[in-house]
Amino acid sequence: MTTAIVWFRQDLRLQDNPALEAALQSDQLVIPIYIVEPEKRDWPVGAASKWWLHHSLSALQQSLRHRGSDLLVFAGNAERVLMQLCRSTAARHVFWNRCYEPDAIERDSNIKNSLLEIAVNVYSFNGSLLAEPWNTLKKDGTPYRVFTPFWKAIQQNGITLFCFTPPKHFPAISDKLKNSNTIKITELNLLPSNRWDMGLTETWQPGEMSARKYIHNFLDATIMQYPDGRDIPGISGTSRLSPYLHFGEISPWEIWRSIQVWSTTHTDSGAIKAAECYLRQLGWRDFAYQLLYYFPHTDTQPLDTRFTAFPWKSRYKKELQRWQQGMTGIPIVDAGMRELWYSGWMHNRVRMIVASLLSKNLLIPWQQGAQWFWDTLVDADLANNTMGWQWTAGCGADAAPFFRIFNPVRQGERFDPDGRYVRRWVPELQALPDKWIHQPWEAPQQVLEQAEVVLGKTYPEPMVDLAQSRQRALAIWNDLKSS
DNA sequence: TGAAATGTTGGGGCG
DNA sequence: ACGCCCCAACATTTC
Repeated sequence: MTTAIVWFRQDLRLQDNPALEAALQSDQLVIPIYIVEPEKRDWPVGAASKWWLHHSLSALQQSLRHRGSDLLVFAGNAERVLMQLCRSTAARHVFWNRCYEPDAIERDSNIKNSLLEIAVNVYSFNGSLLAEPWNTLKKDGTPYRVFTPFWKAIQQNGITLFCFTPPKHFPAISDKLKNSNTIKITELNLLPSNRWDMGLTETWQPGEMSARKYIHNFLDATIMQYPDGRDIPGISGTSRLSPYLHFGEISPWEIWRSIQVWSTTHTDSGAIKAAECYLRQLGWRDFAYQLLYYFPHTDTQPLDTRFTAFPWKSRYKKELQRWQQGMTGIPIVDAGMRELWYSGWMHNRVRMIVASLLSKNLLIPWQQGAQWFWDTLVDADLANNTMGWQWTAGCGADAAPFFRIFNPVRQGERFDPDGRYVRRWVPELQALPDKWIHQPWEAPQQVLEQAEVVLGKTYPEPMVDLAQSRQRALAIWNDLKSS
């Protein structure tokens, strides 16, 4: 009897799972495992992501048990766990889908070598990208730094939509194996001890099945309005698939195929445009992965080296806290930060607005914002998070130039004209008329009284003067440029 | 996937 | 009918 181990990492699904398919074809006994490692990595899993991971693992375990198999969960150093398990089960093959973060790459290549020394072969696969970084280089051998040519090139090269549907019955896992050093998911302590996760529970249902529901819902109700609707945070205008994609509960190929199927019955120009616009976002994800792969220091260091000398503020603890808590006094920013804290997610338009305020108006290092997002987002993804923050801070690839400073009032008026989003997350401004909802500090005293808003008491005064801080940032940028 | 300042145009009011 | 001014609407430039 030949035995293989399938090591699940950021591919917590059965559908379209290349490592799983290969293992099932290659060996008679297939042991699916997950390893929770001690938190000594550069980016240990954040609190919100842990919550997600707990439920995601439970869902995967359940669906494997449903098929007569199981998910064996271990806690400890991945290399040691794998070596031990290979010895005790006499497994000769280990299968996994590749990770692309710098320290995951290092870990995996070390493990691969160690396993080889005990005569265990590792087979790794692309389980999550449309095109892997080494297949996306320019003709001159350097990586793309601008999105549009990148996107054109990988489409032109042809994208293979890997497809695999898991069988109903998997090889059974013996009780002896189930009890060997495994740990129960609940014993991993991934859930918070005090119940701040109410909002997450109310908002999300992790798991492969749920991701599929999201796609269908998106295609039925949302995608046609996507090109404009994706910018309106007050409506449900996006797919909200980001956490599922991060944990690999859904493959980008399945999303792509679903849109292809939808396109056969939606052939008008509006539908074509909407489908393209959405798939383009999937392209951004690959672009981010490729950037982090070729510029592995960018999780902490600006890609544009001019910014190494940028005079960020150095004492910002109090201000950072106000931003984190959604108490900046700028309604659309506070709405976003509170949406994040409550639901573990923030609308992308609003991510740009809050990031612009932090890095440009407040001059707080973007790394601080990235760190907060890492801890609080259920879709926290090193490649996407890094690219997003460097993009708004103006120091990344294909980034918004530094002088592009969002005015959160203008943004609010354009993208939340009826104040729906702000009122939902900043209820203390509920009764303020649309005209003042994005700038309560400009409202006449009488209007404030009528809305029962007392600035500095029921809702904060704005913590920065937007016009003034904008000028300050521009001046710093000019200095930096000329030096 | 900016915002503000500055420039241009053209319709309408008015002497 | 004409020139002048005002200003909204749009375009361009600058940061």
